[in-house]
Amino acid sequence: MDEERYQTDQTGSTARTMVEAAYDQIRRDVLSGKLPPGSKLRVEHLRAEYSVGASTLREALSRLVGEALVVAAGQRGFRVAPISVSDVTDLSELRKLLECHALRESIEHGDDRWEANVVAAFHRLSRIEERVHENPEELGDEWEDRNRAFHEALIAGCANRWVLHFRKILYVQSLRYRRLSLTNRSIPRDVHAEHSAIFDATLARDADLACRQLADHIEKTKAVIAAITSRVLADRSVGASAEDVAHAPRSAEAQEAADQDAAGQPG
Amino acid sequence: MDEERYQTDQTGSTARTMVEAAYDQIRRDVLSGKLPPGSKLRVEHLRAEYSVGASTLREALSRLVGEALVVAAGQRGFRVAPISVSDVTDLSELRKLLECHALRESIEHGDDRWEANVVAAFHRLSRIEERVHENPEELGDEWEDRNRAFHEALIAGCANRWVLHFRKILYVQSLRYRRLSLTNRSIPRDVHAEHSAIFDATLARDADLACRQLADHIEKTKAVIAAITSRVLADRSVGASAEDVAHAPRSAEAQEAADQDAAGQPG
DNA sequence: TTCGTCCAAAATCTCGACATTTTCATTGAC
DNA sequence: GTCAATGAAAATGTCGAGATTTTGGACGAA
Repeated sequence: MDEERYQTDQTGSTARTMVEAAYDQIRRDVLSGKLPPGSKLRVEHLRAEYSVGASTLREALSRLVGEALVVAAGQRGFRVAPISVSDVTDLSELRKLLECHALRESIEHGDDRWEANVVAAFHRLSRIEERVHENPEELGDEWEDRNRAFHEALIAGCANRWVLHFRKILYVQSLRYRRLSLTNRSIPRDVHAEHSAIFDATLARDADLACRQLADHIEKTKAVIAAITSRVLADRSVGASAEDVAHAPRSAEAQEAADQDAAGQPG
Repeated sequence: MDEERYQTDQTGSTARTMVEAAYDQIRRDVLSGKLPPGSKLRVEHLRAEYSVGASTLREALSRLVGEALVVAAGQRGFRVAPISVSDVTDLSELRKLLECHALRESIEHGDDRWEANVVAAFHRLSRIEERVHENPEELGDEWEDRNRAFHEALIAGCANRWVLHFRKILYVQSLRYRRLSLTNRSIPRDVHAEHSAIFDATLARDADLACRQLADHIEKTKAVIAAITSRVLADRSVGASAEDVAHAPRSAEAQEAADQDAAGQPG
């Protein structure tokens, strides 16, 4: 069989169907910010962009609804999930709860193989965090990947599939916020220290300390992405070109109100 | 506008599009067990059943994937999410974590309106739990509804949308397991006492005790649905008619192995 | 028997056209 | 000036036909 039949993109994701290919590509474009939060996803327009039929595109979008990266409104089409500061707060709080739970499980039940993978992932991450200051643009994506791998390795000892599933969704949501600002794609300087603290406590099998460090790490990430989000929303409310944005707040004070119900999450 | 344009079902759910109507109906059929766990969802066949086109049906199924009630496999179509004992365990454990977290938030931050709603919901539930012994068949659905309302009222004081969203998914999953066995649709006799204990501790604003009672309640529910699940899987492995079931275990010992990876959840 | 190949039937996946609904700028009335 | 009605343009939602892939059994060789 032709392995890369539907590979219209640059990455090595092997999509078996057109739906999956479109799903992958749209997902990437949402995460990269190419499709901005709140923007309308016109099927007729995107059809050409992703070279698929209308039904296929709709199916791909429907699957993204399940990850809360896209929202579907009654007879009013699809939109990229909006962003809000309150969403960042909710997201991060639950991330703490789930990741700490998973980390505790891992520390208590993880075997040698789990521990070895944590060591390896931390080493790979440390290596790039040493060099990432030199040219953040080039190493940014690689750091992103190794950071994800490290966090996944930490909790891989947790056997609860539901915890891992929901945690992943939250991680991706958080990732989207982090990538919102192109200027902030560089990594803040204290991240390596935070990772080290988590790593040390984990290897020492000190669950309480490890969870405290991990929670602290997530809390600091939250502060960064909340600031980014706040600034992006403020910029958007003054700057024009809000043509596509859903109910874009017109003034700085209206933004606070919009913040209340702009979360892309509720059922 | 015609409010009930797409209402092909008996309930009052007002679906705005054919996709939503099909989504609602299939969801109900999965939860009721009319579409059994693991069974294949052939688009051509279901098209007639739900009176929609192929693309529409696929879109509805895609949305159910997001709730993990349906799983989509590469080029191999859709299936109802399979069941397993380990899934029950994972499900219930996370339910404890999320519901207790939400309950604690509610107790600490809930206002008078929240408290009043809890009282009202508990009252409505108590009333039907007094009479449900008489004829469980008739009052079963009503009890189900009031039970859901009570549990939702308890945690309504939690402002975190992500917590509520994931909690709801888990609740529905749990509901499906509970409805698996038609014989077990009657409510065990100690449920009202459990609800009372949760209620009393909640109104007393004793978060620790309330969470203990709630966790205990979920744990006991878990025991019941785990037993049901185990029996259903055993019956299925002996009894034939496993025509549609995915990789149906042939023997009692093979079931244990199948239990390992039959969870409908992983990414 | 057991395994691999081959082929027809069945199912999945994909597409573009069409019907329905929403959007929004224009017009007119108060 | 504000508001409601109008209607054309644009977008959404729906469908079944057809291309592609999987499935399952027949056939034959080791």
